[in-house]
This record gives sequence, C-alpha cells and structure tokens, in this order.
Amino acid sequence: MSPRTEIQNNIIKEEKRTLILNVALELFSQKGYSATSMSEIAKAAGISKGLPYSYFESKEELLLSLFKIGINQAMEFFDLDKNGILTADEMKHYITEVFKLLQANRSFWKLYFNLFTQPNVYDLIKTEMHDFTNDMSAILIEYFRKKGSLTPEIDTVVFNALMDGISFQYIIEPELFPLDAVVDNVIKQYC
Amino acid sequence: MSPRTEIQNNIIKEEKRTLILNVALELFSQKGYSATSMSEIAKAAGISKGLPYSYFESKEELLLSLFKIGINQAMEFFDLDKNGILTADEMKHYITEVFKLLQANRSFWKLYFNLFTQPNVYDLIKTEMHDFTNDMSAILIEYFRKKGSLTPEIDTVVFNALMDGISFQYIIEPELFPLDAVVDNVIKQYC
Amino acid sequence: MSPRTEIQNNIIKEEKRTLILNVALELFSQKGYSATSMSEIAKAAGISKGLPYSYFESKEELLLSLFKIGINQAMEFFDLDKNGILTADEMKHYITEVFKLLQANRSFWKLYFNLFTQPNVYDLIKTEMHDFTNDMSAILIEYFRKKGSLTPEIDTVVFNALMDGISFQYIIEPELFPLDAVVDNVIKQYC
Amino acid sequence: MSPRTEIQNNIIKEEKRTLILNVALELFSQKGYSATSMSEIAKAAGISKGLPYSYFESKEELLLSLFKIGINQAMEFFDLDKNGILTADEMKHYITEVFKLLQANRSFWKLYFNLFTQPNVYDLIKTEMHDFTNDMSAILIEYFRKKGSLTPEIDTVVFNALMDGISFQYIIEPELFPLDAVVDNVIKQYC
DNA sequence: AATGAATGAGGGTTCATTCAT
DNA sequence: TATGAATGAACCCTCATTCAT
Repeated sequence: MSPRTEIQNNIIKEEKRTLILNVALELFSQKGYSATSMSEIAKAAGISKGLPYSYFESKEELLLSLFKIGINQAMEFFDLDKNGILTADEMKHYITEVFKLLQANRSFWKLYFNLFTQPNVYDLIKTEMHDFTNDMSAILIEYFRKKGSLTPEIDTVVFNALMDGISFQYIIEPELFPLDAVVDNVIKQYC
Repeated sequence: MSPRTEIQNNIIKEEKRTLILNVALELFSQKGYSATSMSEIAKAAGISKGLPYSYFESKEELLLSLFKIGINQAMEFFDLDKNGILTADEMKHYITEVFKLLQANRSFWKLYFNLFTQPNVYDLIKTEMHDFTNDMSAILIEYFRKKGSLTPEIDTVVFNALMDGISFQYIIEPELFPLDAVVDNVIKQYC
Repeated sequence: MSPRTEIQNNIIKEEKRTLILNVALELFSQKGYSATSMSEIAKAAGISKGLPYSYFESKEELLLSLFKIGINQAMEFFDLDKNGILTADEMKHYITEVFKLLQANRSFWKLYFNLFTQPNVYDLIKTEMHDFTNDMSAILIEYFRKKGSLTPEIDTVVFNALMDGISFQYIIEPELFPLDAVVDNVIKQYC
Repeated sequence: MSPRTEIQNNIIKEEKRTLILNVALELFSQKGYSATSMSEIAKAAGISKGLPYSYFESKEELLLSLFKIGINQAMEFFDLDKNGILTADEMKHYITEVFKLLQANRSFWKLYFNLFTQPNVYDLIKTEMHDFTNDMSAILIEYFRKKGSLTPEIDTVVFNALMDGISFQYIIEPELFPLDAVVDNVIKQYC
C-alpha cells in the first residue's frame, strides 16, 4: 500500500544503472558506439526504450559514464600512494595491474580504442582524457628524470605509446598475443 | 560506338571511381564513418547523390573498398620479397619510412585504426594481415637474434607494439605529438 | 475512522486539488500547454508524478477543469443579475475592473486566449459562453441606445472587440503595452 | 534516360512546396501548431515522412514560412504606394482589404492567434512580428498626428487593438459575427 | 492517498537507398 | 551514365500514463 522506501528505490536504481552500463559496454565494444542504438541497449537489457533515459541524460552521457569508470579503474593502480611520486615498485605494480585489467575488462578497452578513432565521438571524451594523461605524464616525466634520463618527456611519450600499442594489439587478437612475456619485458625495461 | 569510345568511357569511369574513393577517404577519416553521409560525399565530389551507387553497392562496400586498397598499398610499400635480411641501416630506413608514410597519409591511417577496432571489418582482412605480419615478423626476429637478443620473438612483438602505439597516438592528435623526437628515440633504441 | 477524519481528509484533498490547479495554470500560461509536462507540474507542486492522476483523469481533463473554473470565476465577477441597466459610471467601473482583473490574473487570461483558438476546446464552453455574452450584450446595447446610437448592436460588437483586442495585446506583451493610457482613452471614448 | 531538366525540377519543387505549405496551414490552424506532427502533415499531403525536410529545414522553419507569407499578404494592402505616408483613402483600403483577407484566409488567421498565445512558439515569430508592427506603427502614428490627435501613439495602439479584437472575434465564430457592418463602422470612425 | 520506476507510443529529424527521367 | 526527388526505416529522446508498493 505504501510507496517503496527510499532504500528500496536506491537498490533498484543501482541495480538498473549497473545493468544498463554493463549491457551498453558490451554492445558498444562489440559494434562500436555509433552503430549501437539506445533501443538495442534497452532491448538487450530487457527494459523499455525509455528507461535508460531515467538513468543517463543521453547516449553521450552513458558513454562518458562508461568511459570514466573504465579509466578510473586503470588509474587506481597508478602512483599507488597518490603522493605524486612514482617508485620503481609502484611502476611495476602499475604495469602489472593495467594489463591484468586489460584481460579482465577487454570490452572496455576495445571500446576505448574505438572511441579514439571516431572524431565526433572522441570530442566527447577529449577533455576527460586530457585531464588523465596530463596528471599521469607529469608523474612519469619526474620518474624518468630521476632515473637519469636526459629526455624524460620523450621517454614518457614513448612509454605511453608502448603501453597503448601493446594494449591495442592484445585487444585486436587476444589469443595470439603473448601478453605475459611482453609485460615481463616491459617491466625489465622500465623498472 | 567505336572501341575508342569504350576505352575512354572506362577511363572516365575509373576516374570517377577514384574520385569517389578519395573524397570518401578524406571525409570518413575526418568525421568518422558513421558521421559521414553519402550525400556529403557526393556533394564534396561534385556529383549527384545517386552516382556513388553506380560504383559501389552500398556505403559499407565503399568503406571496405577503401580499406582493402589502403592495406594493399601499405603492404606493397613494405615489400619484403627482397633478401629477407635486415641490416641496422635498413631498419633505420624502415622506421623512417613508416612514419613518413604515416604523415603523408594520415587520412588512411586514421580510418585504418578505426576499422581495426570494428570486429566485423577486421575479420575481412584478418588472413591477409596475418600473412603480412608473419613475413615481417620473421625478418624482425632474425634481426633481433643477430643483435644478440635472447628473446627475439618478444622483442619483435614489443617493437611492433611500439610502432603501432606511436602511430596511434600520432594519428589521434598529430599537432600535440612530438613525432620527430620520438622517431629519433626509437631509432637510437633499435638500430 | 471517525467522521472528523473524513472531513479533514476531504479538506486535504481539496487543498491538493487546488494546489495542482494553481501550479498547472501558472505553468500552462507561462510555457504553453503542450510545452508543460505533467512531471513538471508535479515537481513544481512538490508532489509525486503520479498524484495528479488521482485528481484528474488526464492532462487534458486538468486543462479543461482550469478553463471551466476560470470562465466561471470571470462570469461570476461580471455578475449581470443586477438591474440590467448600465450608467456611465457603471460603465467606467466595468472597464476599470475588467483590466484590473486582467492584470491580477494574467496567467489565466493568457491560457484563456490560447484555448479560445483551439476549436475542440472552445466547443466545450460555447453554449455557456453564448448565454453569458448575450446577457452582457443586451445590457450594452441598451447602454448605447440610450447614448443615442443608431446602431447600438454594432457599437456593442465593436466595443467588445476593442476590449478583447486590448486584453489580447496586453497579455501577449505586458511590459510593452501602455495599458493605463489605453484604458483612459477607452473610458473617455465610451463613458 | 536523361535526368529531368532543371526547369522540370523547379516546377515539381514549387508544387510540392506549395502543397506542404497548404496542408500544414490547414492542420496547424485546425489543431494548433504543437499538436500537429510533421508525420500528420506528410500523411495528409500524401507524401513520405521525410519529404517535408527537403523543403523546410525544420517544423519551425515551416511555421515561419507560413507566417511570413500570411503577414506579407496583409501588409501588401497597407500604405499602398509604400511612401511611408497614409492617406484616408489608403487607410480605408487597408481596413477593407485586411478583412477581405481575413475571410478568404481564415486558416492563417486562426493560426496567427494561436501562435501568439503559445509562449514557446511565439518566441519563434517575435522578431519577425516586431519588425512588421514597428514599421506599421510609425506610419499610423503619423497618420493620427496629422488628423490632429494629441495622443497619436495611444490612438495607434487602440486602433491596432481594435483590428485585432475584431479579427479575433470573427475567427472564433465567423457565422455569428457581423463583419461587414463592423468594418463600415470602423471605416467611419477612422477614415 | 502517495510514490516514482517503468512503459511504449509518438515526436522531430536524418539518411542510405531507389528510380523515373 | 547521371540526376535529385522521393521513400521509409531507424535514430535519439520525451512524456502521458500505469501500477507495484
């Protein structure tokens, strides 16, 4: 008779939100962001066409939420103690964990690479992304400088490119890519 | 009616086809495949909305044609049927040329990275791609072995990932990426 | 359980109903009927989205309720069951009061003009409206006849049209319309 | 075999444009702008849902086109020789013709009054409308000043209100409204 | 009586594609 | 071959309305 309590509603909302995010991630990564319609997501989630809009303002916002979640997961492992300084151990930890994540969350990283190559979509995440990379780069530059590099900025760019390249190739063909051995190699080279 | 006319017609047809392909490549890479309409392509090419359908069955076929052409061009460029052995100088030359090509043909490579992240498209060239990369990898493995590497296969994978990663990041934001410095760094590291 | 509770309940119900009507009138007149959503009304009234449907069957019924209430109020205000004769002073008083009402109740009159232009809505109160205007016209005709007009019916129609036109223009852009000066002018002309 | 000539296309386009305008005017005036969907218009016109968008950029633009056409029709009769000065004869002509137009083009004027009372829709035509009324008012003010009025601005406002009021009442119930007699009365009063 | 999560029809708009010319 | 008017499915999104609680 009485309405649901706020707690009940919050549980329902959280579950639905998660459901929508999961389904959207799966479809976006399988078919690409543009080629996936909101209706498809709703259908695959077993909910009505309109419901996703109770949880996300727009398709764009849904994408951005997904993106932030994924990126934050990866960033958690970077500079573990968040003191702005990277030790060799923290670096090793980061590299190890990022690639664990890559394996555990292939869908997201597939989407990640897909987004970057769609100009109109990339614009949506550009700002978000720059914030992340700027913070990260500053710390990495310092890391390479301390290790005695004369060109820490370039080393940072190269390191990032390598991480991206490995991720990319793994994502394209996970079965054929010798990820573990490659990761070991990277750790040896950089830590 | 006369044979010459037919030949001329074929030339004209070939020119139109090329025109459409070029314009499409430019727009697809600039705005993304989904965000580019067939009408836009026609308009930019100065032809009618219906004409592209005389040359390509659908938008998707146009895209695939572009992809195949681009991949073939790239493979021809890296013609490996020489002597199968890479010297340090040849390696340097290779790295230099890859990135020259990247800069000269940004449009294609942008599209290329986009298509790689779309499973259904990648499947279409998977086999050819494997043949190509296998040939290339064989030569690189030999190169690293000669340089004294104990894990030449892994070094090859890492090298390829790095090349891909650099290309990827450059393509995403060409203005911000210090390509020349990075290339120098790679050459120093690998040659 | 006790009778008092029921009475109190009725009072509460009546208050809620009135609240919804007031909020709806305000929003409908501010933003237009179509552009106002039921959710907005509920939110502005501080109640849940579903509650208005306990009081009104549909958005349209809510609109019609508003319209009928407003028209009845206006008709009561212009209660003509007095002596049926208008003096110049009474005329002046009437004109003054009409425009006072217009200013005091802009929301309603805006909506009123809107509804008049929607055939299906106007049909709902056509009959009552005719009764009302006929009564009023009779008195005005007598007024103009006494003032010596040879076409008192036409004068009445023109007078009514003028009153309507002024109201209309004032409602459309209240800030720009010089209502007071116009009213003075009308009084001078007609009293 | 060969494509239609430009002339043929222009004829087709002009006919379709007119068709869409006519159907839209009819439906907008019958049901109101907001309550009429583009699909309805297309269906009533016997064309596909998408075609109106080849002729008008949006529903708004369609409305504006309609509005401009209607207003321009009326303005043609105002200040016949377009010299910025109104004679008594021109005034008479204007009044007569405007009301002829009102009768001939009831749909438009119904829409006209409907638009004014929908805030979000009125915004679309506000600018357009101000341009018209400003020009007209300037000329009318001069007209009343010449006739010896001490308050030509107010007279102009009152005149406009009267014209609007008459139009409004006629539009609401054309059968009952004694338009001809009223027009005579107005002419006598103002010319 | 009251809540708000959920539905799904329908809105404006776009665009790949067709086809009469 | 070439044109562009026309189609209609599909897209993103809104919102009146329902109903379990």
